[in-house]
Amino acid sequence: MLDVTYIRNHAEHVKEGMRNKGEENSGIVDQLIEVDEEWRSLVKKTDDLRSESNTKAQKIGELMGQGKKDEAQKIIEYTSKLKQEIKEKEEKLNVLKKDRGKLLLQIPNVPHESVPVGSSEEDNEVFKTWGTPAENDWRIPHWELVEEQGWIDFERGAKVTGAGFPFYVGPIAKLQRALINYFLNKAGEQGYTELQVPYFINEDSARGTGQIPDKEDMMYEIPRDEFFAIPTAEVPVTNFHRDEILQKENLPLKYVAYTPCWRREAGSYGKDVRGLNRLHQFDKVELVKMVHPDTAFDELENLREYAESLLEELNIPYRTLLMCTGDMGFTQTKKYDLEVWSPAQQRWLEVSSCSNFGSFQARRMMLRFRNDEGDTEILHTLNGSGLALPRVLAAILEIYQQEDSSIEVPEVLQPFMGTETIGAE
RNA sequence: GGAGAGGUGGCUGAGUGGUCGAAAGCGCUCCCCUGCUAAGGGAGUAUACCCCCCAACGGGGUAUCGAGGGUUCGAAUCCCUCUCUCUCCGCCA
Repeated sequence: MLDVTYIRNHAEHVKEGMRNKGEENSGIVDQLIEVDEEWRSLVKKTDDLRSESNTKAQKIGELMGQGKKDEAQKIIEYTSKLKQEIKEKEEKLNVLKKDRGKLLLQIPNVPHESVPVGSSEEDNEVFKTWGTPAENDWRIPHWELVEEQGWIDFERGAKVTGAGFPFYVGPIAKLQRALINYFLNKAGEQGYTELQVPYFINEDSARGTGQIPDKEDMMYEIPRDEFFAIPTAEVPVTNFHRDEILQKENLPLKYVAYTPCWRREAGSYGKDVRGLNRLHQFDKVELVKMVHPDTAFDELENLREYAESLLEELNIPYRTLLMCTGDMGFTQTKKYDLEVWSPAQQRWLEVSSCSNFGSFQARRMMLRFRNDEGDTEILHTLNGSGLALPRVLAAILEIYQQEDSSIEVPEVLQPFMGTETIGAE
């Protein structure tokens, strides 16, 4: 969420940001300011009354101690009335506070000035293209290949759990493990601390990173224990330091975690979600940074370059998009997407998303650091996939496909695989 | 799942209804003295929010002793609910 004081002082800017993100109802900014004002004035009144009541209660204590019961009794009568008044004010205060909080959670992060204004994916800017996207020649789509070779079993996955929960079999299971190891090792070399994290999170954590109240439909719920299955490692990792005050010397904090991710993907169907294009459970290596506010945008470029380097080492053609205001999401202030080329589908597939959230997530989480003045200050958070597995796998299955339906193992993965090809007879 | 014990500031640890946001010690910061090592003295040292000008400095106030609610003029202290930790039993990779 944004800082209320900031919203108060930059109302027009916040509203413009909302409109640019495609949020029509920017009137909630005015609503918020109104409710906030009312709340603040009532806080003042209530605190004053409490102050008076506290002073009087102390006085009563003194009088009681001196045995002046009659005098004390008089004050007690007065403070009893005060108490009633305070209670009324407190009830009103609670309502206002709740309203204020609700409104605050509905206001999205403001896009950075460097972000192109636009309403849909068509307005995203191609920031960079690397490699040459291959023609659709003799290659067959990855889903046909894996079925032919028995490498991924979608049907048995559907039997055991449901659509979008595939089994990976034999060499492809191993290839995924190789990718995970490769990604984790690379991140480790870059100074990211590896974490193994809980796969279920509670409601506070979901709110901290912004899955609630905006996107709860994306998550699987475990109602009996009031958990959500993580839609991305971003949630547990970013919440790792929730409600903490970090030392400035320790910034930036950089974490990497491999986890499965679960997403309901309600409403998705059709040819675009065939094969590995979209799954309910998939593997991902996620990078999270907690940084000093001054360095956040540099850290974003750095994060993007790192994710790009992974694809370059895998020798997979990709392009980087700078997401426009309308396509970037509620919590981000700036976001890049990395997309790999699927030759058989002749389309781009998103494999990474690198975002700067500014203080938006950190404020919800009360994630702070102590600055040079010794004051607490909200720090900034970023995250990026490094990388999401299934679509990278899909790209490998198509790009590294040989005419005999075998797969050449990308060079950087060979040490993990112990072989140069998969499926060759 | 059952039984019991317990959650106090950066840490240790006092405090069982009144001047307690909280003793003391440790740690940390600054100052003074001393001046090899060591030691001594003083001051400061939680977080959030509100107000004083939506700035800085400074000042004032409120809330917070695991969380929420209740009793009371007054709660760290009493009552209820929840939560977490520890011990024992049960179950189990």
